[in-house]
Amino acid sequence: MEPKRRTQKERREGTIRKLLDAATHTLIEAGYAEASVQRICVRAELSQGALFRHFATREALMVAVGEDVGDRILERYREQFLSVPAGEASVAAAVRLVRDACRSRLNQAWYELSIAARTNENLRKHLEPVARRYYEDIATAARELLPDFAAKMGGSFDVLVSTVIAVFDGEAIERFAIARPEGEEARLALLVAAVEQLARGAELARGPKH
Amino acid sequence: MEPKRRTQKERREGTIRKLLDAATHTLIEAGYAEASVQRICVRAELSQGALFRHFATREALMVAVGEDVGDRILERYREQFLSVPAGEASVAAAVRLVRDACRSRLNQAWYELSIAARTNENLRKHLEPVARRYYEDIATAARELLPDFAAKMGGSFDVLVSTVIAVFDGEAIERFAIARPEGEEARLALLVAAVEQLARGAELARGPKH
DNA sequence: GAATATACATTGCGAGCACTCACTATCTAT
DNA sequence: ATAGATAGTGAGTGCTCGCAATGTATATTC
Repeated sequence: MEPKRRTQKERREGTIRKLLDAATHTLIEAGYAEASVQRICVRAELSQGALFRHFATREALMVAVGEDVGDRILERYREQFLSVPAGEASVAAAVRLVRDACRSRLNQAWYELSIAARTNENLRKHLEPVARRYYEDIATAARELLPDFAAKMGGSFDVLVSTVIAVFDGEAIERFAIARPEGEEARLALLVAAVEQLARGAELARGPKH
Repeated sequence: MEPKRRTQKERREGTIRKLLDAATHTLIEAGYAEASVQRICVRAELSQGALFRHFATREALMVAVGEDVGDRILERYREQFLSVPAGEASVAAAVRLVRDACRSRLNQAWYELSIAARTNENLRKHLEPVARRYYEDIATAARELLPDFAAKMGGSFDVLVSTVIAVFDGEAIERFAIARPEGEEARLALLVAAVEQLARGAELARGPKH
C-alpha cells in the first residue's frame, strides 16, 4: 500500500476534515471540557502538531466545529423535509423534524458549544457570529420550505419558528438529566395543533381564500 | 471577637451551607468543568479536607447543589407568583415568571449540571432522582398555583406547563451563545395568547360556566 | 533537481486536577 | 477533668492539560 500522491491542498483539506470530524465526535461523546487536544488528535490519527498547524488554538477548532455542524444540521433538515411523502401535512412534518434535529447527535455538539460559551468569554466572542449566521440560515430555510405558511403569518412566522425550536431545545436539555417519555408525544401533538390553529387564524384574519 | 461556641451540628450545617453556596456560585460563574474543588474551597474559605469530610467526591457535592438550587428556584417562584398584584392576569404572570426563573442565576447552575450529566455517567446516575423529584415538584406547584386552570385543562395541564418551561429553557440556552432580544417579547406574547386560548378552548369543551 | 514552502511528528514544560493522609482544633459524654 | 468523637487543616501524590519549540517528510517552484 504505497501512499498515493496528493497535492498540498488535498492533504490540507483532508487533514482539516479529519480534525473537524474527530473534534465533533469527541465533543458529542465526551463534552467540551473533556474534548482535549490529545483526545481529538488520537481520534483523528494525527499528531498535536498537525492540529496546531491548522488551528491557532483549541478554541479556534471548536468554533470551526460549530460552523460545520450548523451547516450539516441544516442540510440534513432540508433533505429530510423534502423527502416527506406528498400526502403528509407539511406543518406537522416540519415540527416533527425539528424535534428529530434537536435530538440528533450533531446537535449535541452545538449544545456543548453553547453552554461552554456561557462561561468562556473568548469562545463566546468567536462563536457569536457563527451562531448569528446559523440562526439566520434557519429562518431563511424555514421560509423557503414553508413559503405559503410564511406568507400567511407575516412577521410572526420567524417568532413561531424560533419558538418551536426553543421547545425542543429545552426538551433536549432536560432529557440529558432524565428521561421523561410520558408527555413527549402529547407535547408534539399539542404543538402541531397550536401551530396549525395559528395558521388557520392568520388565514381568517386576511380573509379566507375559498 | 471571640469565636462563639457552636454545637457540632451547627458547625457541620454551617460548613455544608458554605460549601453549597460556594459551589453554586462557582458553577454559575465558571461552569461545571472549571468548578474545581480548589476554587470552591477558596470561595468557601475552607480547606479541601473540609469539603471531603462532608462530601465523598466532587460529584456528590454537585448533586447536592442540584437538589439545593432546585428547591430554591421553586421557592422563589412561589414567592414571586403570590406577590403578583391581584388585578393582573394570573396565566400571563405565571408564564412571564417562568421566563424569569429560566433566566435566573440559580438556574444556570441547573443547566450546567444537566449538560454535564449528558457525558458524565456517574453524575447522571446520581442526578436522575434529584431531577425527577424536581420536575414533579414543579408540576405539583403549578397545579397548586393555578388550580382553576389545572382543573379545566385536565390531563393536558402538565404537558402544557412542561412545554412552557421547555420554551424558556431553550431560549435561555440559545442566549448563551448569542443575544437575540428582537423576538423575545413577541414570543412571550405569542405564548401567553396561545395558553389563554387553550384555557378558553378547554372551558368551552366542558361548557361555559356563565 | 535543487531550493523553498508547506504539512506533520515528537518532546517537554509549568500549571492545575481530584483526592489522601497525618495532623490539630473543637465539641460531647462521662 | 479527661477520653473519645467529630470537624477542619494543608502538604503531598500521580496524572492530564494546552501549546510551544524543534525536527523531519512531502509537495511545489524555478
